[in-house]
Amino acid sequence: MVLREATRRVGVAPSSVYRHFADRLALLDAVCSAAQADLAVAIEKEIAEMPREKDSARAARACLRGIGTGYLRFAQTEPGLFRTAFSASGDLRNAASRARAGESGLTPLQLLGAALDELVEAGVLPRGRRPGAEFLAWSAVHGLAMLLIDGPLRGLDHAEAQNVGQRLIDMVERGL
Amino acid sequence: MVLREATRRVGVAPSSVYRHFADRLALLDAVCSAAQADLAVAIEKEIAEMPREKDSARAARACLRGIGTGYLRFAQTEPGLFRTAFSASGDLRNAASRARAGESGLTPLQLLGAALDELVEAGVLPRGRRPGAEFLAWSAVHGLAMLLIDGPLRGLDHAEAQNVGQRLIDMVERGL
DNA sequence: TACGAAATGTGTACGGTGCTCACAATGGAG
DNA sequence: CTCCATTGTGAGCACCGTACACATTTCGTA
Repeated sequence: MVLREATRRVGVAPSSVYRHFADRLALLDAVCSAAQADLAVAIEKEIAEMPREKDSARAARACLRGIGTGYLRFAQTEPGLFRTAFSASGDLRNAASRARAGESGLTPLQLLGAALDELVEAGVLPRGRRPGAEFLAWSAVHGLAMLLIDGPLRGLDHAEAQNVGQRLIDMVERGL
Repeated sequence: MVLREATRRVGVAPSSVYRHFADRLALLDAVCSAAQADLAVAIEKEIAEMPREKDSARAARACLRGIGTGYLRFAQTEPGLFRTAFSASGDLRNAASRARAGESGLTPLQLLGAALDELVEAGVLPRGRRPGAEFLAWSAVHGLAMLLIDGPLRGLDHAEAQNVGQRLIDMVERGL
């Protein structure tokens, strides 16, 4: 559904693809990795641009929020890449692949995990609730992203979307 | 991508479709409506089978949980229908269509809205937080459903998925 | 009951897709 | 220079969604 179109844009014969990828899906998987890497650096940038907090608890919280807003911002700025990033993503195994990582060497999911660890360290998140918490936070933000770009919430302007996003992150922060 | 396959299963010529639907997308949209209706009745059933609570606050809370678990159960029991239900869903306008409703005449989103209203009525959810709350709760559950059936969480067995689901709902309940 | 129109189904054809395969062209190691 | 691995090519296959002219069925009305 994209292969021939892609080759056309690059100005190359459709069959050339098969010298580099086994499948249409293998090609798509490569794009998916690249997209996740892009997402990772977008998140890293979001965190880097945040005002530094002195209190470690505040800092950890802010970091988590940064990941969430970065995730949502990326989904809205680059809906195509975002869709692709999770369209054909494999299981959790290759979710740790270096090809899916940002400049820090961490994938988006690993960045989230690190933030949650900080939260535990700072005593904000009870240690007992830590295992699997990444999936809870991720679910919430990922779900909103989906609803915003494809689902029934598409068409919300940037400000409204930002607002819902912040409220969602509030909910996660309170509920984790 | 499905049209010819569908006609084959029904035992009918591919072109017949165009007597009833304008497009491949129009057909898909009809299936989408049917799938959402199925989801609505699945949720209704989940709620109906719950033990009745006397305390209105407890009842409202239980109702919300029922919607969440019903949603997740449906996604796992009928992943194909679930995917379809939100694959080509239009905007919020036709999300209220009768064709997408269950036996109660309410669509999944409307059921969720009603549950949140009860929560406000029972004094559990502050009135100020009510507007837009359906999208927060929905995001969380929808995101997990996606991760479970297509995303990196696919392959979790039913028990593990159930566990993550309940924890997610805990989070929503606390965080709303 | 008979007729004519609307509804429904069909076969063929067109351009698009992913993919295979035999066949160049290229370019670096020996 | 000569191999040989790498990369690109074009024709062709089976499939897809769609259009259109043509049969068949259904059914309200005269």
